[in-house]
Amino acid sequence: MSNSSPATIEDVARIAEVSIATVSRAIHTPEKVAKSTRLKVNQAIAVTGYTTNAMARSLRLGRSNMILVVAPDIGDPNFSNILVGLENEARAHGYGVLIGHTQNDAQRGLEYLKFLNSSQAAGLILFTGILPFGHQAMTARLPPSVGVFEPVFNGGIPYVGVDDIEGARKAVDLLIAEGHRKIAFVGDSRTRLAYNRRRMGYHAGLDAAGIPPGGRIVMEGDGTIESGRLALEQLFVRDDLPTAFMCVNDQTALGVMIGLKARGYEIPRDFSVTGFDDVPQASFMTPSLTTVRQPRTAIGKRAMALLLEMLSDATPAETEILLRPDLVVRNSVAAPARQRATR
Amino acid sequence: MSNSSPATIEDVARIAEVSIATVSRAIHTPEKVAKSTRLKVNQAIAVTGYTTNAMARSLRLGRSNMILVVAPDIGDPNFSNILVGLENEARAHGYGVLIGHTQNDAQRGLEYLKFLNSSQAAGLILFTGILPFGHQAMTARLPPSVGVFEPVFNGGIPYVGVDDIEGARKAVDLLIAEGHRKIAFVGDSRTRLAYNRRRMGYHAGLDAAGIPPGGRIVMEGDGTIESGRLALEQLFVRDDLPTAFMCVNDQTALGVMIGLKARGYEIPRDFSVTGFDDVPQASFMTPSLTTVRQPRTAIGKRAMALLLEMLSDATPAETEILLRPDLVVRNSVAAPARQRATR
DNA sequence: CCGCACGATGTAAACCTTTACATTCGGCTC
DNA sequence: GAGCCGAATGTAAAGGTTTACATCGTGCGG
Repeated sequence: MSNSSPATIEDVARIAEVSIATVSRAIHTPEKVAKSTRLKVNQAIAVTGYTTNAMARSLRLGRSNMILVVAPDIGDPNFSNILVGLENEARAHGYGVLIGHTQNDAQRGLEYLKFLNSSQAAGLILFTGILPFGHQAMTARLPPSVGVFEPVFNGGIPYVGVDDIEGARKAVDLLIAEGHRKIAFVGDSRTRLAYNRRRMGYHAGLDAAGIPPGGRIVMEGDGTIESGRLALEQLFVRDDLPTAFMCVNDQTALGVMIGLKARGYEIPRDFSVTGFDDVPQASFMTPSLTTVRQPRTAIGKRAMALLLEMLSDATPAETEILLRPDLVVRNSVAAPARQRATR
Repeated sequence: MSNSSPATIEDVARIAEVSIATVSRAIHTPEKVAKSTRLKVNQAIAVTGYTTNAMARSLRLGRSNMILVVAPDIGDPNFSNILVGLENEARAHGYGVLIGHTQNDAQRGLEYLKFLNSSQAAGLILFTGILPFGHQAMTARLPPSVGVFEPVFNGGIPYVGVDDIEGARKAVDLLIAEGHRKIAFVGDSRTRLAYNRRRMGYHAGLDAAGIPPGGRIVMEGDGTIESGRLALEQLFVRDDLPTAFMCVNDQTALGVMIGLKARGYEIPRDFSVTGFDDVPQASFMTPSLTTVRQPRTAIGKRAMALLLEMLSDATPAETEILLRPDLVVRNSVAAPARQRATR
């Protein structure tokens, strides 16, 4: 019954006593084959346990029904929920999802490009702001692609993200409403566009509140826990400290909170902190983190929907889709203390 | 130069003025082609930007050079480091890695099985204790496979994990050495073998210290934060509380700590807590968590090495590989308080 | 100088599909 | 009853490789 090698369409044809063409038609365009024949074929399929060889099919068709998702860091807490959105949407349209992990390694990116070149995937979802593949020439024949979070540098690739400016604005507005006037922004970055946008939201909020540019504190950072802690250390050599830290993401906020606690301060009594992303851990930090939620599942769903649309039309309807982020108020923000405890 | 469709071996052959067979040989068995010819071919390859169509190749060969990694939950903090180990080892041997995400959904597992059946992957790494695919018949023609963390139920599949018993033993021994006598184990589970083993280590440690079975407290749990919190709540209706919580994993420990803090207790002054896994967040919890480290990268490396060995020999040398876990001492354990603060 | 062996290369089949085109056959129109 | 049409099915090519086998030519031994 179950041979060592899987059943082919020919095995099915032999058992059903029809030609292989008929079997293929019975599977893909059942309305073109007589009902009685269809029945015979289906029985033969059941008997043999036949599943079509996707590789041969894709080779013939020149396209597959797999979507490749390339991410630099699978461990990113932002990743998994997006992935769920991507997968569900893909499945609903008969596509499967495979994940490629580049670890920010160009060589590895190139491997996935080969994979794509072999038309083993019909489309590409990119989690990285830059094309992971160096070769410009090869880039030319990329399949339909969609970026997530950030626009893909240098390719005419549409993307789905969140309105970072609006999200940051919501965070800073909350801090201002609580009475903060001296607010530091932690995590400025030249390379990551999303971070840049969040900084823009920060400035916009302060402008709207009439807080002069002079007193603003912007610290660099790459979004890691360590960068948050480091930024904090540098701030503490200043003479005038902020009363609140608006962090570019939750990891940075965690770093800041760890540093603050290490110095013996209590949050939010002594300092307020906000994050961005609402990663799963945010609600389990102490204190739980007030942050801006990315609608991750929705982003994934939208990105995949866009890609599938491109796969059928080849005309990307939109080139940029920004979803609305929401503020999640927890316990890391309070009104500023009257007087600051000195170090 | 860069046509819309990728260059084929025929294009290369035409430019190099040789046959396609020679091109193929120049690539895969260079020693069989004259040096001068090899040169011409290489130049032609460079000109055309040719990369072999992996799909056609695999179709012909009946095997691919991709390894499929199937995990129920990509978001599991244990996953990403393992993956790095897997990937690095695979790359070193010319294999690529693709990740399949089942979300514990049998249907999805079946899709990946089809993928395997089309010999789109040469081997399989399974992160789940049960075969994700229902059909027994299909299971018969699984490619060489290796499990990670837990033995795969019901298949003769070798696996690589950690010595859970020894790891748990190290944790409980530490607690005993600190003077604890009343130690609760949180996270017993019938379905997860690894958890069972950790409970066995717990008992072994108490036995060795001569602590009678009567006083042991074993709470059920599925390893989630919520299950830890829940177990704690149930414990607090008892009259004699433990002085330490030995948790089946770090998530559970986090849940316990959150619950303890919510009740106004301080860790480790009032209660000690240990975890298992040493997930990245463990060092950032407050207090930082004393836990048992899984050598994740090593596990991944070992699992892939075993799989590659099977791919060449087809005889799995070992059927079970257990690595040694280490205790990581941080700040969540201290000697038990003389007298417990009442609620 | 003939024959042989061997190294280098070419030819063609095979892997498993899909699908354009060809064929067959029954039923309908006139 | 002849011709035609359309439905159902079959035949065969194509997609890009790899490789067994065939071919070619060169160098060497006798």
